[in-house]
Amino acid sequence: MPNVKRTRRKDARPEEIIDAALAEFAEVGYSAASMARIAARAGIARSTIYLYYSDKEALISAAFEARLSEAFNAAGQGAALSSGPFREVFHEMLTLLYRRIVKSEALVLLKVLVAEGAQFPQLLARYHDTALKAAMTMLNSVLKQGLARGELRPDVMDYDMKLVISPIMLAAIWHLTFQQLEPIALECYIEGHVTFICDGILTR
Amino acid sequence: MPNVKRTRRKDARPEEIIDAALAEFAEVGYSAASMARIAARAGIARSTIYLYYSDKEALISAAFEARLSEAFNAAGQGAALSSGPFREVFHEMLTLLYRRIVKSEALVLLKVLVAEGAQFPQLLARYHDTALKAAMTMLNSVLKQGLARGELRPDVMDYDMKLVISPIMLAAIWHLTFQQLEPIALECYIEGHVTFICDGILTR
DNA sequence: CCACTTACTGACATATATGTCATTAACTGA
DNA sequence: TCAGTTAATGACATATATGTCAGTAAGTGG
Repeated sequence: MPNVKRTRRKDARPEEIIDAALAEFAEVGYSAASMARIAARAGIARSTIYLYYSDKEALISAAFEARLSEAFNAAGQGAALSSGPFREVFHEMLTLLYRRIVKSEALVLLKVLVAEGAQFPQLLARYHDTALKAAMTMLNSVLKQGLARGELRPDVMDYDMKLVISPIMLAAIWHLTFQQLEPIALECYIEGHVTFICDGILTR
Repeated sequence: MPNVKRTRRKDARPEEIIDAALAEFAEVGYSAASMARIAARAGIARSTIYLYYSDKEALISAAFEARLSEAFNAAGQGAALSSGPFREVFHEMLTLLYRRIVKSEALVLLKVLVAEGAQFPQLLARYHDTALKAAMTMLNSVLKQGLARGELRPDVMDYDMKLVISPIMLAAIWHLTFQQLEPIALECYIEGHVTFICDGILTR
């Protein structure tokens, strides 16, 4: 005999529904996620979702918006990095980015984009303009600082700066796929990231 | 008035169906792909697929097997790399890997794994053991060669070797998502990969 | 305490998916 | 050439999804 007590919580619903939806997306992906399971997760009837979001696509859009702004607008680039030696500042920045991307709940956004981004060009664009641009902007200012201090070779700016943070992408994807099979030890991984990018692997 | 001529091609069907399936997976992902559309793509009736594959899951397994063995068993690690200076061998290896992963049709496998791999643990394991192990094995032998020649700092082996090829992962994911929005110029990207990993970005 | 508002629900109509099976027709070889 | 084999098909039964709507009951203000 199920507990059929209704509760009315107009204000809390949107967030609860988004949480449930993202949890479901994380498990089975967007197109395999059913409104029924999302509703069950949120503890409401399926039709209740439609009171707040017109359809499944509106729901994922809202979910993206919520997580993106939460993760990047808030403490976005306002996170003041110190201005010491390049190596230290770089390490600081990476620690921040790994926490914000690899360890965050926003990782599900990346998963959905890789899987089904082609069907949502505007979500792709939004993610690109928010998350990626924010990371690249932060990176750029750190690199400029290093250049100004004479610590970096000037010619490094000739190359694609995504190379510098690409290990973050690998770690992110790894967490979504093979982490269970072969875990990455993140702290050690970050040390390696700093070392390889700063010093390379050749003898000096 | 459609051409309703039947043709009987028992031998060619399996491959044709796999091609169609992978093309469909590439567009909409696994769970959103319908047998009807796959059949249409292959130019056959939907029920014909079931003569060759018992269900959708058997189909994706077969598709994985086909592409994996094609891409990695065949020319897998038999691709003889030269034994010159580390930088040259490394560049050679990267060119090979970028072609085999980023530019290949096998990229759809990665997409499906990221998106829905949690539902197919055996596909995850198979991909991990085939594609990734092959790449890591190749990398290891190249690095050992470099160490033996005294070109590499011995301490580089203390870190996660995935760091060395992580730009490949970023390029692969990028191609699946943002390539239209902001293309990566692969040749230049590879040059940067070699430079950053070999020399780092600090002044010497 | 009761009538009003409205958040919420269950049932409905519709669409689309999967997997099966009897029937059809393209090949094969005697 | 024609009967036998079987690859291929269309229709069927079933399952599960979505979005809508009239009715229900949890709150609320007088």
